[in-house]
Amino acid sequence: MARGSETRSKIMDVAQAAILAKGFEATSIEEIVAGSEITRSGFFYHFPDKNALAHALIERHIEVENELFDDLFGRAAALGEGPLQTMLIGLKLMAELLDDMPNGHPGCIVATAAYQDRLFNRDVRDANKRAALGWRSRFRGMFEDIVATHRMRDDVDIDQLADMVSAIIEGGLILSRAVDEPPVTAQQVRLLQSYVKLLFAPEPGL
Amino acid sequence: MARGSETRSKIMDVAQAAILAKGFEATSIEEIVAGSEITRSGFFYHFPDKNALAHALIERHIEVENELFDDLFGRAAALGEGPLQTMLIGLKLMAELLDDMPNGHPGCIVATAAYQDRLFNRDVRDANKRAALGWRSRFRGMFEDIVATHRMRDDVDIDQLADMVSAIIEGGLILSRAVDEPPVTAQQVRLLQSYVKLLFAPEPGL
DNA sequence: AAAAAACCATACTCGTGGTACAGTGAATCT
DNA sequence: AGATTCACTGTACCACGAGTATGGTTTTTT
Repeated sequence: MARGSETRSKIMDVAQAAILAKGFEATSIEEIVAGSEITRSGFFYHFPDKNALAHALIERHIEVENELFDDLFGRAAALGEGPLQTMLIGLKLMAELLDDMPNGHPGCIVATAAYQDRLFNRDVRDANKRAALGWRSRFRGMFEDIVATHRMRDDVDIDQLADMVSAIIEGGLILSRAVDEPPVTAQQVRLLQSYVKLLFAPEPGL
Repeated sequence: MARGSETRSKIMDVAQAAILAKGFEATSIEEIVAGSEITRSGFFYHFPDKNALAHALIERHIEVENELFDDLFGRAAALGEGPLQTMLIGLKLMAELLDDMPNGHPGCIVATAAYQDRLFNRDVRDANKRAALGWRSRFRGMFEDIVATHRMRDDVDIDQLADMVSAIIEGGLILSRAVDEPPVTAQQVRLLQSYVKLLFAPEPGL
């Protein structure tokens, strides 16, 4: 990695950790600078303002999370047969992954941005929107495969079902933070898995 | 209402509207003051600092929401017979209530606080926690009544199921804001209703 | 009438975001 | 080898918002 992008990503690492722990506004540039071993001037060389930093973080977050989901559901597809099995195993793996973070999931930058609308400029909000729509399209694709081969026990919209994955994760993270119980997020994902199972599984007894 | 508490609640009204629209940090005291027809000094007379304002807002929010839920599920209990019917109708009413807010639900202050941990002091975080635990106990009570009379088609934890109501609402609000589609929250609540139905309803065909 | 409550006015400190700009060492290009 | 660009450092400065201090004024209450 070239010298420039090395410090740039170091700034982003430090900033991300701080922001997820304390929130965007509560994290000062001074603090980021101190943890990144650069100067204020150095920070503003890489990012014209704090908004640009937020934008870069969200953009990177989308990529990382996409790779993570690709890997996770790739493994799930290899383990089970058929789209329903893939979905159920994928959600199970996701829950396990959330379990393996004893201090709770680091949290989602997208959610931070969602509740601070006017604090961020259009670029950031657009990136945020793209992230959410990306997840919708990913999970919709998976649910489409499921409905093609399985009968739904209740007539629900596929887009909405796809959104439910994101909603459960985001809501779980918030609740987990609010009550200070890290396992909550994984539990919620398992409940979603239960719903998908009941909605599509052929045998009512299982 | 006495003169003092009148202006106090006016400050809170103005602040709440602004905070839900733009976020806590993005809302300046100057702005609140201007909208409340008082001076800066007047503000600091009622609230020692911004944190105290946040605390008061959350405290009030808990009360209002509790009354709203009381009313909503009270009506639901009157409409249907049995705890399951009450829950299903209650969730339906909740979805309709969210539908009736064309510009999207004002949003939840609790969520704002959850992602800004260090920005708020212990009082605010504790109040936030109490709110979430309050919802859990409310819905757990309802689900306990259901499991007492209905068989569960999947073995899930009642506490977690109770949490799911909050998680779906909070997650729905975030998603709704992220993609800028107000109906999303209500849709998610309807999906939760579908889950509860599948989980407890005796006839698989309905 | 006295006292307390509910304010107003002014002035100041401090932290933070952001700008401006001059300078420097290392790497890269020609 | 010399010029240029990249990736910074250092200093100085401005604006704005939170919060403090303090003294004065009006309104209510007792």
